[in-house]
Amino acid sequence: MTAVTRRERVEQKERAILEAAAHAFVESGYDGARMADIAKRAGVAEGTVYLYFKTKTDLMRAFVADFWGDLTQRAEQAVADKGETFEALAALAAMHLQNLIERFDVVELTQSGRVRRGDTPGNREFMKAYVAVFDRIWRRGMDRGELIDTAIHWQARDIFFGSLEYAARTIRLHSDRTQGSVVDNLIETLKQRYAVLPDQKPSTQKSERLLQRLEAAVTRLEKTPNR
Amino acid sequence: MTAVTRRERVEQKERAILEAAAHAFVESGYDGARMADIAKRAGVAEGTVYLYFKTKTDLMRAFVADFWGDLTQRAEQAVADKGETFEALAALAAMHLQNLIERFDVVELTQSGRVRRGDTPGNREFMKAYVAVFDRIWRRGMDRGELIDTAIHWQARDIFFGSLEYAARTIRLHSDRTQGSVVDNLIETLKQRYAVLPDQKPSTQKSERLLQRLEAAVTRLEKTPNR
DNA sequence: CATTATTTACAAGTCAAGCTCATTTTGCGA
DNA sequence: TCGCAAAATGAGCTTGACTTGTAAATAATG
Repeated sequence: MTAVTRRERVEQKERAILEAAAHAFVESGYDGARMADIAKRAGVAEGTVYLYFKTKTDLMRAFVADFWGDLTQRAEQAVADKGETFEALAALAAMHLQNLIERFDVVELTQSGRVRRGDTPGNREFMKAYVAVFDRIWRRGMDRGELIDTAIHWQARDIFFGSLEYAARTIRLHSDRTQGSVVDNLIETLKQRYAVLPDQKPSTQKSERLLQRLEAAVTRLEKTPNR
Repeated sequence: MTAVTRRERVEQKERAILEAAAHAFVESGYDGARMADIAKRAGVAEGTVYLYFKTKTDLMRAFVADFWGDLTQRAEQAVADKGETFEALAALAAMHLQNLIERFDVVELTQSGRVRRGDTPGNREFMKAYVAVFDRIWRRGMDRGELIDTAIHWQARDIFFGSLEYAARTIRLHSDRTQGSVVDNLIETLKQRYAVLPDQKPSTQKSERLLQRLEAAVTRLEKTPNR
C-alpha cells in the first residue's frame, strides 16, 4: 500500500478522507457528521482535511458525486443487453428502485444537498450522467418508432423517476409492499401511454388464435357421440 | 390587536414567532435562518423563543405543519365541486403543481426535514391529511366503478405525486416548459392505465374474461382422454 | 552532502450560532 | 399596595466548522 510518488501519496490520502466522510455521512447524515471524526477516521489532523476539501459541503459534494458515478456505471451495465425499449426501461427501473431503497439516505443527501441559500445552486449535476441513461433509451425508442411521436420526453422522464422515488419511500415505510410490482406497474403505465400500438394488435392476435383453438376443440367435442 | 386575556397574549406571541420563523426559513432555508433574527423580527428576546418552541427543529416543524394545513384546505376546496374522478384528479394535480412551483423551497424543507439521525423519524406526518385528499377521490372512483378493479391504490398515488414533484423541479429549472401540459399528460396517463373505458372496453374486458374461462375449461377437457 | 525552498501536516485558537439559566419584569388576585 | 407565579430577558455556555501560525517532510539546488 505504501505509495512512492508524492502525487500517489496525496491521492491516497484524499481517498482515505473521502472514505471516512462517506462512512460518517451515511452513519449520521450531513449535520450529524463531525469533521473531527472524519479526520480521526482518516488518520489525519483536522486541519489537513481542509487542505483537500475547502468546506464540509465540498466534502459532501465529492461523496455524492462518487455515489452517482457508481450508480451510473451500474445502470449502464443493467441496460446494456436489453434491446427493446420497455425491456430496457424495466431493467433501469428495477435497478434504480433497488438503489433508492437500499441507499435512500444518500439520495436524500443529494437532493436536500445543503440548500444554504446561494450555496451551490446546481447540486444535481451528478445526476445528469445518470439520467442520461434513461434519455438514451428513450431517444432510441423514438428513432425506432417504438414510441408514439407525440411523446414529450421530459414528461415521461419525470413520471419515470418521480414515481420510482415515491415508491421507494412508500416501500421503505411499509415493508410489506413489493418492488417487483412497482416496476411492472410503471412499465405497463408507460407502455399504455407511450408505446406504439398499445396492446391492441398482440392481444387481438392472441384471442384470434385462441378462438381458433376453441373452435377446433368444440368441433371435436361435438363430433364425439354423447353417451 | 391588543389582546386582553393572558392566554390570548401568549397565543398572539406564538403566532408572531411562527410568522417570523416562516419568513426566515423561506428567505434563507433552514440552516441559513438565525434564531437571533427570528427573535428580533418577532419583537422578543432570543431566550423567549425557546419558551414557545423547544428547538429550532421544533420551530421548523410547526411552520411546515402550518404550511401543509393550508395546502390541504386549498386542495379540498379545489376538488369539492368536481364530480368525475379524473376531473377531480386534474384539479388536484393543477393545484398541487402550482404550489410546488411557487413554494418549492418549503416543500424541500419538509422532505429534507432535518434528518439528524434519530431526530423525529416521522416528519412527513403533515402530508397525511394532504394526501388523504387524493385517497378520497381515488376510493370514490373505485366505488363508482370508474377505475379498474385491479388498480393498486398506493402505486397510482406514487405516480401522481412523484411525477408532479419531478415536473415541478423540471419546470423551475427550464422556465420554458409549461405546467398545463404536465397535468394533461399525467391525467391522460392515469386514464389510459386506470380508467374503465366508457364505450368499448367493458365488453372487451368481459369477453376476455369469458375467453379465459373457456380456455381453462377446454384445456381441462383436452387433457381428459377421449372416451 | 548541505542548504535552501516548497509542499504537506498539524493542533491550538477563532468565531458563530443554538441553547441555558440566573435574574428581572409583568400582570393578576387579594 | 403587596405577594407571587408566569413570562421574559440576555449574558454566557457549548459545540462544531473553519483559520492560521508553526513545524515536519520532501524536493530542488549548488
